[in-house]
Amino acid sequence: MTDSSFDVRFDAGQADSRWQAAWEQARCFEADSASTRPKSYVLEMFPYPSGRIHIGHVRNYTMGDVLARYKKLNGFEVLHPMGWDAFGMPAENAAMEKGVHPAGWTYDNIATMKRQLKQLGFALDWSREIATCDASYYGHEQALFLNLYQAGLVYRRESAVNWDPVDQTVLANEQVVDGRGWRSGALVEKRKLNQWFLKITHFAQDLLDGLATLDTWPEKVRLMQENWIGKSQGLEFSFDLSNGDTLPVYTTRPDTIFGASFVAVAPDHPLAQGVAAVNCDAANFIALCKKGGTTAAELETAEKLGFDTGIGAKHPFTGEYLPVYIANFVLMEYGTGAIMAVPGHDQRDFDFATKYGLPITRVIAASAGAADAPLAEAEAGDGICVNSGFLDGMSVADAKAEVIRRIEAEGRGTGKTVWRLRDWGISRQRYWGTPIPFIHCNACGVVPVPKADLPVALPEDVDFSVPGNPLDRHPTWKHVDCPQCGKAGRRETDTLDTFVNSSWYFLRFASQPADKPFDQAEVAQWLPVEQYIGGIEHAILHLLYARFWTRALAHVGLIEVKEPFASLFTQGMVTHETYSRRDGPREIYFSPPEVDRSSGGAVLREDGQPVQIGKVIKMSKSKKNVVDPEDIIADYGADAVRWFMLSDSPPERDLPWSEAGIEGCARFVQRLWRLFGQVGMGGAGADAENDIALDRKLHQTIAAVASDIEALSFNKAVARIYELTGAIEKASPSASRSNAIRQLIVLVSPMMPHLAEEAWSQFRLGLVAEASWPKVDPALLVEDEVTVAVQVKGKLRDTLTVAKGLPSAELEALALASEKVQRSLDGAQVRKVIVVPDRLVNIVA
RNA sequence: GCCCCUGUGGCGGAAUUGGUAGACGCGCUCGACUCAAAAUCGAGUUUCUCUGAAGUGCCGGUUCGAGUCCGGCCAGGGGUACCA
Repeated sequence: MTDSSFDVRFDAGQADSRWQAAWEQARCFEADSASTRPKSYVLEMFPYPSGRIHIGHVRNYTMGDVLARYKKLNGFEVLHPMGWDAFGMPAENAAMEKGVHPAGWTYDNIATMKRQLKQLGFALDWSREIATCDASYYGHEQALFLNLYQAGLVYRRESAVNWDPVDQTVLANEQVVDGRGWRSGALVEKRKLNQWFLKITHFAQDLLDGLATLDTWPEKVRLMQENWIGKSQGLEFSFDLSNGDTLPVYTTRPDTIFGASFVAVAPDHPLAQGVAAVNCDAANFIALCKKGGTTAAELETAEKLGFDTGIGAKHPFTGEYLPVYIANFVLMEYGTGAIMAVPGHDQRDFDFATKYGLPITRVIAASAGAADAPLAEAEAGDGICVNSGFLDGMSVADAKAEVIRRIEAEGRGTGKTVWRLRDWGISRQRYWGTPIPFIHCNACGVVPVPKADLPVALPEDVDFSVPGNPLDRHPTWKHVDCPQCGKAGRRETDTLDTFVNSSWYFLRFASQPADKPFDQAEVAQWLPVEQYIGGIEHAILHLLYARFWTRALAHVGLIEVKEPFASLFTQGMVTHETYSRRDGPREIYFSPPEVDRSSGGAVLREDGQPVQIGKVIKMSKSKKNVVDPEDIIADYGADAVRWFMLSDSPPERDLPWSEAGIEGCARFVQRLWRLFGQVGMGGAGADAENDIALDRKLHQTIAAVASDIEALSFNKAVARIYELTGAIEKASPSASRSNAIRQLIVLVSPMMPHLAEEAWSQFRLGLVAEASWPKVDPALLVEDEVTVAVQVKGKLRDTLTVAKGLPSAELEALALASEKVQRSLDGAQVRKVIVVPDRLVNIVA
């Protein structure tokens, strides 16, 4: 391009790659830790390398990119890195299905996705790229894990997994479909294995308290985490049993104790095990409870089943004996694994009592008079105590305190805090993950691998032709000598949950020495992440684990920060309908390009036969309802795709993908291009005039776009830019107009960086990526006239254009003088006039 | 089951946080330009029984005034600890 001749059309095909090369050559997105400029760490959740990027990635990274570029324009030293959450199940599935090695499959995917991300022109610091499946990453993770072990935050215990009895393998929850293994079709059962755990519960209170400091996190995420942590104040007390033993139970509703009609223990409770040892019906019942998977949803929605042990539990106040059941809906992990059941005020207990014909008593009512109101379902709400002896008439809160006081006075139990949060089970019986760095020795027990021997690397020669853990089957890998006694031992063959990988990657981005996980001082410079952006689906697990891991590292003295993400933004998901066919027990999914939707229905292109159109849900690899952005970039250019991602839908809300709209964005790119070519029109001569209205519009837009970007309200920023563009186009040539065009180039540069560079290059001022955000003149932000609404009885009848700041009395007089108002009043008596200065007048008649 | 969120024209959405509902964009309709098409430009576009009235998922409430606040529903989505 020459100085004066803009081509008629912007050619994204050649401009995109040219500017991408220019940025790379200038290394302008490589973060300099030594810089004296204020630092800004902008991070988007790193992707799983599933094969190709999808629109959800494009949306996520475009948002972060706009913010990162905007921050740079505002003088910040920006860290905006990218990497790969590269361990996980899909690589092993690919190995089983296609016979490819997980490593090869993963690194191929990374190469493809990196190439695709580069096509979008993201301002990323690729010099800090990480792949978690690389031993140079997971070796450091093993070292961190050993630090936590030494601090007592790691332990082993038994825990249940989904067991496929045919394939003889552990299944992920996702691999259990309708209670059956997805490959074998066998009914899944629970099986206990010895597994590794992290003591996240040690930080339960701190994780809860920390939420209060995260005031720029979405309220909904804080609420979800708070509920997940689930602190509850309640009472732990013991029942005396008819067999002479005592049974500790935990309840959050001691106020309802007079409504208890039975006691229930978990199937794996010692009492249940004891009964089963002498009663084969009980043993059979417990075996029955082993059927089915381990998910909370499955446990909660399963039919409530119980087994009457014949044991009685003596009510501490009434002295009455309540039957003790073994029940499938009681969880050993929560409280004491035993409950007092109050059917009137807990729905699970209600369902159970109804099924087994147990009494259902109301003990909480709206008023004393409603003590005998029938219960159609459990009522969990507030009220006062009824049918409850000495508690009658008390509020729920008072009754809780009173019961706790009496039980404590009698020495039967204590008020106690329990948490819903459970320790983090991190063992996976899989190959493609971080090996847990321990060695089992018959003499020494479980021995940590010495740090000098890290990383414990995965063996490359593994066999995926049969189900199960290839590490465990490997002929030599696990056979090593004990580091303590030197005798033959064997390696731990479990690998770490992939959520561990994503619990500290943001630290490694900030600092990546070869000999240790990170440098403490360098981490302190960049952390916390100023703005973290990712999908709402990570609201609980990933974000809670990362918060925990950061605390744990602070606990062992490796870092100073406690909260890794100062500000969080959860983008909505990109959604699309699904296409599938049923094949026996499993659903076969098809991707949108495989399906022809032109006829209104949906047929598979391959065979012309119909496929089922499913719900509009989040795009996911497993459902194949994904769209490939690369084709769209090829057709319309990166800037049109980026613009489309930012337009219309508010970023926190779901974005239903449709091809309609992208063409409009491509047209807008060309419209801007034509406008940018007019920068020299009318602005140079001595007779050039100012256009105060356009100046105002420009400065209002600069201010609004800045605050919209800072609030991540990109759709609003986009609308502002459309308005300014329209206003400039309509304006006559003037110095103001030329200036506005020039500033507009900078305004759109975070969103459409290639187009902006191409247009900016006519000024020979270097890269627009390294320019400055325009300054706002506050005097130009204020309008001198306002439009005021005039209502009669709350209904709009007229509008008035008046000077800003007009006194209320004058505004009222003007409104009453309005012909439309008088017609609408029709002679009625004016009773009241409400005046909101500069906004509205409401006349009440 | 439980926790959380969302619901506004044909479509995506905006609404100064209780003050003119539908900004801006897409789509569509009509017009200009053109031999023609594309592109571009201009006008229009919530609905109806249309001098008016109704209208922000449904039912009710608070208020001079409710998309916004409160109560109760309905529908869709996310999470539910081994999908990431």
